Amino acid sequence: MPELPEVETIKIGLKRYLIGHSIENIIIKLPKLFTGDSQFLLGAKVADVRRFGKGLVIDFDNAYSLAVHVKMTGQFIYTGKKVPENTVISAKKVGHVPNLWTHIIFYFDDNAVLYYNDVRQFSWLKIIKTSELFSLPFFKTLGPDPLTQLSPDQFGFLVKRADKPIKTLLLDQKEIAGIGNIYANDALFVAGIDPRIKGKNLTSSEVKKLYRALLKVLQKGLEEGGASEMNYVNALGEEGGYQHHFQVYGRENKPCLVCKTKIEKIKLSGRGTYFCPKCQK
DNA sequence: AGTATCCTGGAA
DNA sequence: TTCCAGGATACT
Repeated sequence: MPELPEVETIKIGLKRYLIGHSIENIIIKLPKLFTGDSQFLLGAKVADVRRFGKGLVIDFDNAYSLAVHVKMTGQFIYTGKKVPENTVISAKKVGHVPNLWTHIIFYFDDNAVLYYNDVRQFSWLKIIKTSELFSLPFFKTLGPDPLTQLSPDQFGFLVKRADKPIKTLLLDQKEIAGIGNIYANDALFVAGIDPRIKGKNLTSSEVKKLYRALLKVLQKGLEEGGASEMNYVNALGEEGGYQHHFQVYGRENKPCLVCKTKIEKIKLSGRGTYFCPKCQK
């Protein structure tokens, strides 16, 4: 599911294809995903695409923005060719467009089409004045971005004050932005830390290890173009490769890549949590 | 700090 | 046929 590396990959793709092009029409098939008046975007030219944690923002040249959170199964799929509107929607394969889960369609001035799909319908898209972006609850409360805004010292401060399991802290978007279940599990494995240990009980050297591990797995994820777990694809509908590099995520009862011990799965604050009982103390 | 909730496909 | 997965939020 899209976490920081996946959303960054989507952002890079959208930026590459959309900047400088204006929207000619928008079709909203599932209004509950969409907030605000889409009229504000008609004729507006894409000026920038930004990412804040797992949030995406498409800025237009008329001072409006489209803020998006794809949650688990939202997809932007760009195609340079205009597909006839009466195209029969039969293929159920996610990643092909349009399909059963295409809920919003953006038509651009260069005949490009941007499809928005979402199987589970948890995602949201909101039109807002660019200047008011940070009045949206999600953006307003978002913590620092680990790749660009989080120093080792700041990370240490957050961890040391946390009276909750370290994994729960990593997943809290208000503390640190962009980490989800895949990278939280893998980072803790790489750092050799038990996900259940409270942040405040970690030693300074463990905190440093975890900081390095976190950046390492996020960067690896980014290099691989994300992890195509669930139905993640990039802005061209292509899969990423990090799913082939999972350390512990989804590997219950499989041998630890370091010591061969069976990977265990437990539930921690409601989320599946994978770890090696021998390597992670 | 933990849990129900939104939703649907896929696994058990 | 039932259960589970998950991100963020609204609850408790």
